[in-house]
Amino acid sequence: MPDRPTLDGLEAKWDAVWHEQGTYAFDRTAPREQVYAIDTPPPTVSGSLHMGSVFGYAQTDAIARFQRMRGKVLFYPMGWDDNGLPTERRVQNYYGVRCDPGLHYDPSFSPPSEVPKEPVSISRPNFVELCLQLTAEDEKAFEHLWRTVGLSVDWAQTYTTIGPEAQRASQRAFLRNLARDEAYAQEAPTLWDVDFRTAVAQAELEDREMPGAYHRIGFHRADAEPVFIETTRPELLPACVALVAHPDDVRYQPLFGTTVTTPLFGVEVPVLAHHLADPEKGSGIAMICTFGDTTDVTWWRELDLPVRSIIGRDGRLVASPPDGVEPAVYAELAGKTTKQAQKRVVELLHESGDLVGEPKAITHPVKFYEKGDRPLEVVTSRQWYIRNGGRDAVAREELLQRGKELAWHPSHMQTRYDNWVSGLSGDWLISRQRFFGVPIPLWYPLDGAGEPRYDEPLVPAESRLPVDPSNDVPDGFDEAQRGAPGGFVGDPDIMDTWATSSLTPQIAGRWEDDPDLLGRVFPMDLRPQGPEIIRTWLFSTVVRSHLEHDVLPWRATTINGWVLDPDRKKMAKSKGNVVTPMPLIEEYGSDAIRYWACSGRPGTDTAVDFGQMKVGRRLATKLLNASKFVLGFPSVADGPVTEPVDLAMLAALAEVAGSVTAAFEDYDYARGLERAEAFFWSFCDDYIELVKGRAYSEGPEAASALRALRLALDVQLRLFAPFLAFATEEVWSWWREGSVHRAPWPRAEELPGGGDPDVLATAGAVLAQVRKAKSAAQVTMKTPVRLLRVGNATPVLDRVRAAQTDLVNAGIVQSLEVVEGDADFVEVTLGDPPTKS
RNA sequence: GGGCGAUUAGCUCAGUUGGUUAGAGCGCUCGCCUCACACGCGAGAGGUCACUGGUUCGAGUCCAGUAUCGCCCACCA
Repeated sequence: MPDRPTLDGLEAKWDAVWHEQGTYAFDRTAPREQVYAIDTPPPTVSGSLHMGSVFGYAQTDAIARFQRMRGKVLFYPMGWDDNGLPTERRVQNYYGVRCDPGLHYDPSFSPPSEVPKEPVSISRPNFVELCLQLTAEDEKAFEHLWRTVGLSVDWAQTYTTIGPEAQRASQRAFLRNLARDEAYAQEAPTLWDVDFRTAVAQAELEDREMPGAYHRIGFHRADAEPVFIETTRPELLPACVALVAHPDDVRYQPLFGTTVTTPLFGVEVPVLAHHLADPEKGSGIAMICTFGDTTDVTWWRELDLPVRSIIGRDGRLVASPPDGVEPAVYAELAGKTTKQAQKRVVELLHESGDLVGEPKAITHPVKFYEKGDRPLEVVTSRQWYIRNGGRDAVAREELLQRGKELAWHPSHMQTRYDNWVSGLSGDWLISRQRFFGVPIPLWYPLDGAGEPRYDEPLVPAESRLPVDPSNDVPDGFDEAQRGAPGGFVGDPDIMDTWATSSLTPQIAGRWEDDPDLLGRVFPMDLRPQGPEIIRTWLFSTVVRSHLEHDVLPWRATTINGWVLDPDRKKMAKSKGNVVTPMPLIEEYGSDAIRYWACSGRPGTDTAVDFGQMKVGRRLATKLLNASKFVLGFPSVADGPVTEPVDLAMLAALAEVAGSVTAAFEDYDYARGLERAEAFFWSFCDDYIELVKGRAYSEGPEAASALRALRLALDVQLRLFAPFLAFATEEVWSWWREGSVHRAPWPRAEELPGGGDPDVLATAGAVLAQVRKAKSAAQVTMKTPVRLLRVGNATPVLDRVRAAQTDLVNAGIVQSLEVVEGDADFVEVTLGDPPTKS
């Protein structure tokens, strides 16, 4: 036991010990009912972790430590989500490179030492190598942070979503979806990011308010007045396939069934009725283009319209116009971006007189890819989908039912799930036209003309997985036949990162690679995660487990709150207010950071609060000092706790242990912490102060105090262990064998019963009056009390008598007088302060 | 437009089934080097519990409505 205990250095010290002794190692011989399995969120590996991650993971760790102490065998793995666009983007910026799938692998390539002005084009294998290299470095830093924070993860159970095991699981799941017709490919209009040049799923969309303008444009009727529409996207005029108004709109009813001609481009289009047309919006009649937005897609599908597609995958207008569009006018737009094209179309409309008045500026919500910089376009392409109830009422109902089976903490988070599932408008688009991810494990035979026969995909045996169709060859073919008529071609796409991370329970449990392990951990007990990924990670994991195993992937989920910056603003890299954890850990210590995180209520948004971290640090320091004090007394032989004040304190502690347990059972770590903490401070300020004098004395009364102090310390260290993982372990090591984190969770039955907690409460209240008198007189607490008179009813005075020795000691009371009766008072007469030496 | 959550001391937040003078920490003020801790200890000031109604013997707590803030969803011409 050190003379001056300190928190500094505890993180490195205990992390090393825990690692060496396998304190958190999973015991894979444990049967399922003894295991507590946590489907830990694999953090996205893209640079650095921020306080938001620390917040949620520290809360989960408290729950994990509680379950472990309760005797559960923890399956608590950690994954790194390193595949996907965030990594690609980071590699591009970090090294100054771009992937060009047309290039061949260059074994001698090494990234430029300085980021070049113009990005260097490299082959896909070279690009993937850089991705792997950079993520490996990041993952090392991530692990170091988590270990410093004290996550009781079993570091032998790590995985990465780009690793071969994850790829195998991901491809196997996909092939099984395909075999059961739960996965299918379709050529369809799809939301498309023109910068990343990839399709985007519904779950990854967000709206942003953007400036725009209504342009009032006249369409020509054969021999009558023009029809005016208003549009924010006049550049889509050549893609117009119809006009549409609401069926009940009397203004336009006469036009239904007639045709009009588009200005400038001279295409004859029908005027149609559809209930989605809003009479209040614009002029009440809209032009349908293929495709300006998802409403266009709905109209196009439901009204059975032709396609006049003008926007290419690069976001520019395609070279040649659709059939029937005036070629000379279109030629002015070909190759332009939508922005440039809009400018030119407006000029042309001005000249032709078809634009009425000036454009009216507005702001309106526009769909973006959440990681993208430019508005999404809709392009037609061949994509893979997994059925998620978005197009099937029965499947949707089943998935809603799964949501009901899951125990949500806090419970109101379930409505977010329900809203999302109920609002799905299409199946889950999983293919991406990118490079760093799990490939779609398929090839297609080529017919005599070299065209792929998409409806007869060549499927690898599961034993071959993982495969990369761009390098591997399907059974029965050889590499020379790649791309040749009569040969084969690989599917060029990869799966979206969620298509792999939706399988984290299967990946962590090693699924078919180790069915015995999976049987011991799946379905898991807990999925902790953030609120913003209910629609992505949580939902897609439920979908995969439902389809593959017909079961919920976990019993319960805890949804943590959002972390706000110190000014209660949402943290965002773009705002530059992101707080990184390492400097704070160095300043306050990991226990203080854990304290801050665990004082945030489940599901409640919480600000980064340095004050709260300071409080946590104070608590941890106090724990060290109080422990040092208790353990500084000689240990006494086992024996009974006899004194009423001691029994009172232990009875109160038993109650506290019960309520901390109840809180944890309800996943409310914050309430548990609050209860333990409140008790601890009164333990220090009242109980220790009261019994100090007796503890220093000799005889059975002293022994009772010493036993009670040690009992209380023992229990409290264990109550705090899930939160103050380092300080409690440090103190435990001063006097106990093994790790506090493997010690049994405290139970009320461990403590002697029969105590009356009110004895301590009453003694504390009287002592407070004594202190108040000394404070008011501005004298030191060492000042004696010449006379202490307490008036009250008999039961209260009985408690005072029970604590008499301790009260007299703690207050330095020379004479105590109790007055039975109705009067309720405490009267303190001070003596002379001691003279300073 | 629909849904969810929040609104309690200057600040950050508790307040578990409705029950006596509404709590904590930080900050502030005033004291105290009291033999574990000055990274400490003691004391104090500070709130018409967002607003309006209702239920009740009794409402911060339940119900209805209003306002403000945050988040999610929605077909964004």
